[in-house]
Amino acid sequence: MYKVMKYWLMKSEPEAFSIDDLERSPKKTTCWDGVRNYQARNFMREMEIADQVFFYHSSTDPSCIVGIAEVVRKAYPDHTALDPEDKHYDPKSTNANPIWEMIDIKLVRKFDHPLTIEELRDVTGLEKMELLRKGSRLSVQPVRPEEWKIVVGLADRKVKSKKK
DNA sequence: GCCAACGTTGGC
DNA sequence: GCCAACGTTGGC
Repeated sequence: MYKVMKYWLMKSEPEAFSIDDLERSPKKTTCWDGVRNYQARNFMREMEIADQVFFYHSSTDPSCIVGIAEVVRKAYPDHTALDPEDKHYDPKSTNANPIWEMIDIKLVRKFDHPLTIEELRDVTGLEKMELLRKGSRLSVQPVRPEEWKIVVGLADRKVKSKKK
């Protein structure tokens, strides 16, 4: 059965886990643990193998989309929610009902020139992008195909940040 | 460091 | 079920 390729964006604070950390990981692959937001989890449940993901560095200066990864494993229980020693432990989560899930992603490529949130705000066609919505805090979010195309185009043309 | 914009919790 | 209080995210 034909499946439509889906596009996503996932945020990470580079101090916690950066795209360079992903590049250094075995097989350039990591599990995306620690998501504790239902909306974000539900988006991860929708992910299929080979879906494409923007890797975004948040809470840094400047915050930017730094590259592309792809989904290599569908949603499965996040074991860190079950471990009382873990920072992301959630007592509501049990083996019978894990509640929280994660996916695996693999690095596709790093952008030569990361796209800052500042320059993305000025781009025609990205006005409705979830990342740019005021007050948006979703750490896992869908990206429209047309938005994906625009952003990748910008990265490929190596457009640098304009001075205001 | 500030604070807007959330999501969650818990008393009622 | 309402909503105030609280905690968190993340741009600035």
